[in-house]
Amino acid sequence: MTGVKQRKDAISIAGLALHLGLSEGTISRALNNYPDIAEKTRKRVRDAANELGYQPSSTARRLARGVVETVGFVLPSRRDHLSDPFLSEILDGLAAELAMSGWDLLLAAVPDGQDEVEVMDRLVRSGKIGAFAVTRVKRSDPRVDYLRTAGVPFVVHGRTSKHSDYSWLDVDNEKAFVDAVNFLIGLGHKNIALLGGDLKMNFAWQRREGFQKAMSDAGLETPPDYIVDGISDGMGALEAMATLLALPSRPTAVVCVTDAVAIGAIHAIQKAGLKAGHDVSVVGYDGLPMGRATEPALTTMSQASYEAGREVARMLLEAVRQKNIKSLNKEIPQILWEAKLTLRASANPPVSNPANKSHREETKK
Amino acid sequence: MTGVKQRKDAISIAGLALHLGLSEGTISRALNNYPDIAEKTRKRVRDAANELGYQPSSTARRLARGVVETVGFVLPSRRDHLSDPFLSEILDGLAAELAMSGWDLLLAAVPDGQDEVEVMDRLVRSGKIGAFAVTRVKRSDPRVDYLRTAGVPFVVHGRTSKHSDYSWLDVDNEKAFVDAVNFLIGLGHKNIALLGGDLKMNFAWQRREGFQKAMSDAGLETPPDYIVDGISDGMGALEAMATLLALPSRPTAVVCVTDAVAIGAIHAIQKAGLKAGHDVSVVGYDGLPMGRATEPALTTMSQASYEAGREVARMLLEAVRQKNIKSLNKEIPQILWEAKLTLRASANPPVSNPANKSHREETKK
DNA sequence: TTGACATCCGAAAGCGCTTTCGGTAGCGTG
DNA sequence: CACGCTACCGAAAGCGCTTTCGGATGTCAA
Repeated sequence: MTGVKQRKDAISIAGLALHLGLSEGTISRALNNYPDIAEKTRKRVRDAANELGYQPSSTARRLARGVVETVGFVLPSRRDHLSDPFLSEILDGLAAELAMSGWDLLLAAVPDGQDEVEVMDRLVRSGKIGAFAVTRVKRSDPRVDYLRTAGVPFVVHGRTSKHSDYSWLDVDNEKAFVDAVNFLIGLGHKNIALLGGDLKMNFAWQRREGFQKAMSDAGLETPPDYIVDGISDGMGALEAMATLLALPSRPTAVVCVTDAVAIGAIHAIQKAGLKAGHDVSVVGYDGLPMGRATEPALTTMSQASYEAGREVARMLLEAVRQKNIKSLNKEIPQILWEAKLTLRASANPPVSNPANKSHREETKK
Repeated sequence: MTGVKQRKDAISIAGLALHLGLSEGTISRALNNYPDIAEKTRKRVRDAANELGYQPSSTARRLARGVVETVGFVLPSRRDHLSDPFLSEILDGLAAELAMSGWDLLLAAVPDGQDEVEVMDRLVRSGKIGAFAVTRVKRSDPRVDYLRTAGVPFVVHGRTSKHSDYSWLDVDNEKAFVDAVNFLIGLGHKNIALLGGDLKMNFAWQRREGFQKAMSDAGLETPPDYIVDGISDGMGALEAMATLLALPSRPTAVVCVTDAVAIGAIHAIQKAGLKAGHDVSVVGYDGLPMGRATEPALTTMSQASYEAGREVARMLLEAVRQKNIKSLNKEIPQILWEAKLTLRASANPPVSNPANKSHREETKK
């Protein structure tokens, strides 16, 4: 529990004051650009600070100001272990954008026997964080419920099923899957299946909705067998796809909730002695780098995780600003991005269909 | 730059003191288990603290104690973007173990135009962190050079080429690849190639060393063409493997620096009309979940990233303790773990070889 | 009963900053 | 020359906690 003593050689504001023959207050105001400091002393102070490598103690500053410039991020509990391939990218984006405003990113894990909300509450009450970023939300998510009443600014990457009164950034998953299905329909497919994810996760739900909407809008029938939910990794995809292929009338195309699932599907197809992109077309979602290296290369929808992280950070900082101003015009930014469809070799017209144009890699919309 | 005001309703130690009719000092000592507090008042204080949800301000505590119970982690710069599939697992392990001792994990990104060392130095000087964890080290790594002179406790996951005087946890990459090659040799392979990684990264170097050692120990020739370095993703693997397959005498087996590379290789083999695990055996490294879902399933070496994160955290806390005690017996823990070889379908005896036993999934050593 | 000791708690001085308030010097104006 | 102003800086009071020091009790033996 005992930490590390601050470095002895680190110069404090008192040292600087002594060195310059000024008072600590003056130093502080000079460095913080108060208007009542003469320009030349301000410069003098700044130069000395640079030269001596003075860096104000963020702890003391926090205490004096009563503010915390730190956003908290609670890692998804290991129990529901759907490894997010983009978690580190999002974190990277978050940290990068926050750093530009002098903010920090605090990462917390959930110890066994506790839940996310307990962890978040402790972080808030101990004053360690002043805002939260949340990702991978469920349709109904206790973290969001907590935050909505906690009085801490927060922004959600993704959104819950009810989502009118808080700030979020999400990708239009429904539209993405409408687009994906329509793309396949445009190629001539009619028998399209879905390898869907855990329906507690809202993104999986939304994608499924998109799938069904596009199918019914096109007047296409979807046998129940064609919709498989709850697939979270390549392994599950392998089995589910094998089942699909064993169906009396097997689908000519399958859209997958993630690239990991799609890659599993591709391997299942090959294992069955068929050819992905020929006998069965495959479309994924994520834009995983590995999707470019599969055989056939994976047609997929992609979202920019790093950029999303940055945007969430910006929204967070704005939310904090709003809160401090206590402005009455409650702005609740909610941003919806669109996923881009990346065409590669894994999706082509069905073999029975004569319109057999080949598709090279290109990015549409 | 302005942060979030601490919650108004959060009770402070002064409030608790008032509530209990005790002095702040007594409260503090009671909560921190000083021996000079009567057991029954200690209990009284504790109960009241729980009831009122008192949580000491970590900022004030830090300032008073002059310590920071926070370890810093600087995300690898986005420029050399070798996405580490295990980064989030390591962070998870770090955060989880640190939390058990009341420590925090601070994540920092490297803004454009700055380097890692600058970021680290600022974190140290501003007193935001009291220790560092570092991963993905290069053979010669400026971060380690900096830390060795900075006086901040740190632990490295991995190690540099010279590594006698600091604390690290690494996997025996060399032995892992010796094992992998020997395994293939045991199957009857003689023409074994290496798809290696960026040699600036020490793990890639070590694995290459292991490959060469095992080959030469077995008296096997390795034509220069058989060793390809600098492959960092599936895409690079795809091309490199294609080149290998086009060789006049193509290898019967290939070991890959990572699973991502191995999966790329599998696809290249299939693309060439050959059968991975039959015409060419493939061995990877990482134990990626997806390796179980490929066709054929990937034989690979695995390491436990989450556990590594926890162990690094433990070492870190121990290093801090050592430093505070100023003990003279300089303990520098250096831990070497072994990777486990997971046998799956992608590695089998060469086709020419009569000893053609099939290999089901199982874990050896 | 008195002194010597523990036992337990309050007082107060910080930790390194910020920020308000007031005071001094310098300036221009009448 | 006195007045009022502005421009600039120092003094000092915190922020919420920790920790040392000493003082007030109570206890026990002599």
